[in-house]
Amino acid sequence: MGRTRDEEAKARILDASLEVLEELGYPGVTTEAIAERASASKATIYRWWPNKEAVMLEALREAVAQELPFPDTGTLKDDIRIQVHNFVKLLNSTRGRAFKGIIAAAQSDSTVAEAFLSIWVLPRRASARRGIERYKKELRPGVDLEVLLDALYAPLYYRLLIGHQPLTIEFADQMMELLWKGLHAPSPTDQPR
Amino acid sequence: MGRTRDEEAKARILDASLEVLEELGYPGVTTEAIAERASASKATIYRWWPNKEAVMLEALREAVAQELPFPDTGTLKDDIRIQVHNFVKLLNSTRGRAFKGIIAAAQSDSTVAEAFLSIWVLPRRASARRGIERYKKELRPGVDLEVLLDALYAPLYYRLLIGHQPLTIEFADQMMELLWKGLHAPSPTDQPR
Amino acid sequence: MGRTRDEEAKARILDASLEVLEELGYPGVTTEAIAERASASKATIYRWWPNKEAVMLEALREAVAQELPFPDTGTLKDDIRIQVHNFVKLLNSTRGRAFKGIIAAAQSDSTVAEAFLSIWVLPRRASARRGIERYKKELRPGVDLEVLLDALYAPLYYRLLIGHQPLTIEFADQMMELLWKGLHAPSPTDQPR
Amino acid sequence: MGRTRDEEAKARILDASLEVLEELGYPGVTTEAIAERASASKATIYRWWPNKEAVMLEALREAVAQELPFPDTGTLKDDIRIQVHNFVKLLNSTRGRAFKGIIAAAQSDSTVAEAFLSIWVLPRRASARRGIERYKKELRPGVDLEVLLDALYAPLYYRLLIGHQPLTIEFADQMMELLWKGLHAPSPTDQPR
DNA sequence: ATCTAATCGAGACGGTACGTCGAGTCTTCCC
DNA sequence: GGGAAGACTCGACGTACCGTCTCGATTAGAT
Repeated sequence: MGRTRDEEAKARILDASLEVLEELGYPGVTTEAIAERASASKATIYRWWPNKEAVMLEALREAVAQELPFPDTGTLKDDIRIQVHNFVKLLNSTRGRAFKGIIAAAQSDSTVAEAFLSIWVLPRRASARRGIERYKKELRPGVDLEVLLDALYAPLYYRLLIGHQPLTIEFADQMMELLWKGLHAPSPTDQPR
Repeated sequence: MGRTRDEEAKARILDASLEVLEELGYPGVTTEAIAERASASKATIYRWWPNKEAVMLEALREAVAQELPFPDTGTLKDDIRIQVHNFVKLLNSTRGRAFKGIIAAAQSDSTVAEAFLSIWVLPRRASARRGIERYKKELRPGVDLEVLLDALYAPLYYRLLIGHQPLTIEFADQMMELLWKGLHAPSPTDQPR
Repeated sequence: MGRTRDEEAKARILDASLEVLEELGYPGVTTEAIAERASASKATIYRWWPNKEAVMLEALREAVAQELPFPDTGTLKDDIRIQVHNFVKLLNSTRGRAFKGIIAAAQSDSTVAEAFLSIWVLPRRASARRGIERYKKELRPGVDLEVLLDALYAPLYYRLLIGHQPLTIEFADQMMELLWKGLHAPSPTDQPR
Repeated sequence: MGRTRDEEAKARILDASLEVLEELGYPGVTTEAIAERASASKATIYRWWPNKEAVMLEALREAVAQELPFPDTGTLKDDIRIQVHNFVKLLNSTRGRAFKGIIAAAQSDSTVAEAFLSIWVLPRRASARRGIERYKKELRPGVDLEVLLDALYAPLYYRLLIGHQPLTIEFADQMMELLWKGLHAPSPTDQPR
């Protein structure tokens, strides 16, 4: 019983957490800053989330919930390319900063790590796996789908997190081309017949 | 003239920072914890490093400085495999926790990010690039070396940081096989001649 | 119109406030603790009282309403002694803690101070004044009744609040004896004739 | 070893606590308010005092440390009168508010109670006892000094804390007169001879 | 026999202050 | 002049109560 949860306050808090993150960067995300911007009290935040990382995670999930459905063009290469392009654009938007922050938090907080996995990573991988499995016979036999998913997504996260080179569409295209054809120049003798 | 830097204290501080990191995890790494374990004072730490991330970074660099020279077996595939296997082992050791912590810190602290790049990432990539370039003619034309390096290393960092699947030697082998041959099963018509 | 006040809830709240006060001491008296113990809601408390001090005050008044009528033995000294003895016993009971709490609250909350005066202090003084005035001719001329009342009651509150010595019947008797006869040993020359 | 306590900061904190108390009243005395006004940090306050009451108590003690030495005019009645007058003036000054606050705090915090006793009450009583004992032969035999001290000081605290009547010099004089001579009009038969 | 409005328990809300912790700086004394 | 010890300011943490509010469920007196 009792008063029901104030959905408006919840929305204000989630919005505020992303705003603060994108304006001040991850170290600027404090519960007090979120509370002030959301015109909410810290107690309300802590009533519903265990820590600020959980707030940001939920905010991020809501913000990107409907984004990035795996496409269905009828062509494997196109499906993958569209998906990867969209993800590159997402990571290059202001959301990218949020991803960096949450992945950083996950390194030392296993609850964040688990939440990030179950809320974001695993659903996206499952969706992509289903999308790719439709073209299973086009894949070289022996290609493990989990490995393939890692090969597709890892370089994007890698450039986001390490920042040694920019995360561009061109890079993504080159990476996909490399994956598609392999790095090795087949010698005449080991070509399939 | 004045006393010179106490090298012994420096060593104690660097050792202590890795010990604390590996025992307590990243959030347990406080300057006070390092100082106490090293029997040093916080002032000494701040005199020689700008912040605790710099301490950890230097400690990490010293610890792994001589590790992982790019091998030279005479065979590209073997060189890469040996290098990747060694890196997998390193990330799975207690050092892996240090890498997670520093990469996390780099997400919100650009000085850490730059230091991590210049001290660890770029030198290792340069070494690997030189090692691979020796076999340039074995590579499929058009393969960009930067992209190839990303394709090799990114999946290892990815599994370290995201943790959706374990970072095993078998995984690394499957990933290299995928990269070597490509994901696509070439149809008879688009085979090279 | 509308539903009438729930007298049972009122009683539960008043009872609970004294229970909490006597069990947990004054800092344990929170509106939430009262509400929980009374199975009432905080809103109900605030609908009928301005703050928790008012609740405690009303509870205290109800609890001691009929206590301590000024006696009428026909002898001034006996009347006073009985009254003081009863008051000492009251302050040494669990009620004493309630008095301490309310007097403490009154120091920073003038509404509590005024309520405590009008509900407890002034009525009791008026009653005592009437009781003593019956024996006016036994009093030394020039004795102001207000001053006398202070001299009688102040030491009891003083020991209750300061706690430098226990508040015992013996102490009260010594105090009354001192007041009765005065502290000064009259020299032969200044004796009345 | 290490840096020594900053005596200036200590003084700023003690001063600030009294200032806040006298300007805002007891409920306005928060550690944060003291810290801000003293340009100190809350951590410094909590390093040296267990709570704000302890701060105020020490501040009060320092403020009144040298005040109120028991006088020595050679006449008991004069010594007492001077002492009581001075105490009345102290309680009626802005310090009175501090006394009210600390006595209130002592009702629910035994450490405050003990500190108030040992720092203020007991030393003052000891001093007064020594002062009065010099005139022991002037006192009526059987007068207990502890009881007499209570009779002298209790009415002052009582009017301060209860506030049913103002705490004036006139009141104090009447009280002392009452105590000196006793309340009872001796009948001819029970006069000393 | 309904309506209707005030009351109730429950508990979420915006606030304020708490007492703690760590960062990075500064001070004192020792070597 | 470097170093250990440790006090300092600052800012954020997560908690506890305050007094207000909104629910849905009673419970009268008025219709």
